[in-house]
Amino acid sequence: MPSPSLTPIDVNRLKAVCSTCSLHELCLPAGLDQRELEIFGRLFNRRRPVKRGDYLYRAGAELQSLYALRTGFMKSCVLHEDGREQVAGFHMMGDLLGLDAISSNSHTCDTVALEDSDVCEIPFSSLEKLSREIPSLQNHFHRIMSREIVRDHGVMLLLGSMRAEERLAAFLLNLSQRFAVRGYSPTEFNLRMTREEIGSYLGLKLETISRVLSRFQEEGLIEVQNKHIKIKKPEKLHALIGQTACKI
Amino acid sequence: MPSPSLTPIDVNRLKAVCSTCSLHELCLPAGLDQRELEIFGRLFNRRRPVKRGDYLYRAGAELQSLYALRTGFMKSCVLHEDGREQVAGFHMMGDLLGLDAISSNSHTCDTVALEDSDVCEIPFSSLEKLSREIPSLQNHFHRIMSREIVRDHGVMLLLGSMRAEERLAAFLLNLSQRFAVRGYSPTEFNLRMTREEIGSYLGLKLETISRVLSRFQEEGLIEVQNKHIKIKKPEKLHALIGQTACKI
DNA sequence: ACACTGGTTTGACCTAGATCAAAATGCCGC
DNA sequence: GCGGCATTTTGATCTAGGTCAAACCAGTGT
Repeated sequence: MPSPSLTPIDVNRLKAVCSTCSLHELCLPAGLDQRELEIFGRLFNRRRPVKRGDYLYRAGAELQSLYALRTGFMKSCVLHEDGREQVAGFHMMGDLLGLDAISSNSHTCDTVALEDSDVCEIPFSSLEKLSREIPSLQNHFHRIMSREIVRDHGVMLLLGSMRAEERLAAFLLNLSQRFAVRGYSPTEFNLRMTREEIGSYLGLKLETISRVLSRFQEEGLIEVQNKHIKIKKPEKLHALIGQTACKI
Repeated sequence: MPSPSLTPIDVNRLKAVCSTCSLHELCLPAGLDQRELEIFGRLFNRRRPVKRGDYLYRAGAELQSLYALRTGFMKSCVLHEDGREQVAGFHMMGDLLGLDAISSNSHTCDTVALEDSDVCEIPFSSLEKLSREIPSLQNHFHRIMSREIVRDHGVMLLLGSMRAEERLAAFLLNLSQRFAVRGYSPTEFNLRMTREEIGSYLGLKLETISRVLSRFQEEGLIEVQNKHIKIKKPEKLHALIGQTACKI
């Protein structure tokens, strides 16, 4: 039953907050009722801006919250104590960050904003509590964690058995698809990261990224202008790889 | 309160079943009371043997259960439709398998026994239900998923930024450590997988695995005899890499 | 004991991508 | 609009690891 203290307008406001907040991942599919929604909205309302270049969290920091990325763009890097760092993922609107920290109660990678961003803090203990009460939320959360595992397997496939061209094609198509899901153009977008960061993610050097990008351009598959990318022949990019790698 | 229908002997039996069943991952740390233990024991009692070479599950199969590996050794492979396959992980006693399937309700990789094995089936819906009732179980399950994510990040680091020697050193030390945790010798063990499977996992070819293994042997770091490995200078293997990669 | 089969080792050679270097471009603060 | 810095492009060269090929070995079933 609807809680008496909530008008339909409140509920709509909550829904709006909620759906902006963690769009694709946490909120929408949870199918909460009004009372649940209210709690949910409260829980998910702790907004925190992160300026470009700032850390959302660093490796070693204690787990307090997970973070739903509302707007902006981030990267996560896992570090090797000899200085090497490996970009483990790029995150955009709707992604849920910090899952790595649950295992040991402390973060295992650095997460940095690549442009001015906004996150919702989600205190992890509250999330666990709430998901004990709301089965659909529980299941949804499990799916999100599992999806991350599947995604990582995809990256392992990419790093372990694809050539430079294939990796980059998969990368571009993956970005394209993620933009599409979020309502942006899948064929034209700005890269938020440097060639070096792409290289790190794909296990290649920045020069190789640059060269392959140029080659793709020569072959008419894409147009590159600095950070601006226009995908002209997605089907040819697809052909370069198998489909597996980009449906992550 | 203890359930009146359970004698201390029952409880001990359940504890035994339970701890053999999913040793390091699910049971031990859950800290259940007697009633919980009883339900748990029932839930985890569906034993299923898997013969060497048989599939535990295949990509595409619907998610029914997760599997706690009781005895034996398995590998998971993610497949590329052009035939390439990438080994995504090796599993031993105590590991929890099938987490990838939660995301889409169907498995995304093949899991095959590398030697005769035994698993406990854990119906996923029951696990979700039970973990709503037992917070410590819930949290433990979340940690397991998160650990898998952390592990995968480690593999990404390895594949993305380590040289062949480093990869193999990290691999051997990782195995060594996992055997140690399970009470086996960390310095002497049998590889259950072929050089080709190691290669696939590490993003290298079998010839490279063979060569590097030989080189390690020449340098006195290890002794290899076919599948039998003796680690003679773990500290030197450590020195070859940073520590990060092997503490997964 | 033997032959088959699948796995492993080792060698010779080759190539994708790394490395090094330098020029070109874009971007930010002033 | 200008100077300085970071990023990117492109070229020339080098090398780790891949490829191809042949011998070798270990376990299995007969």
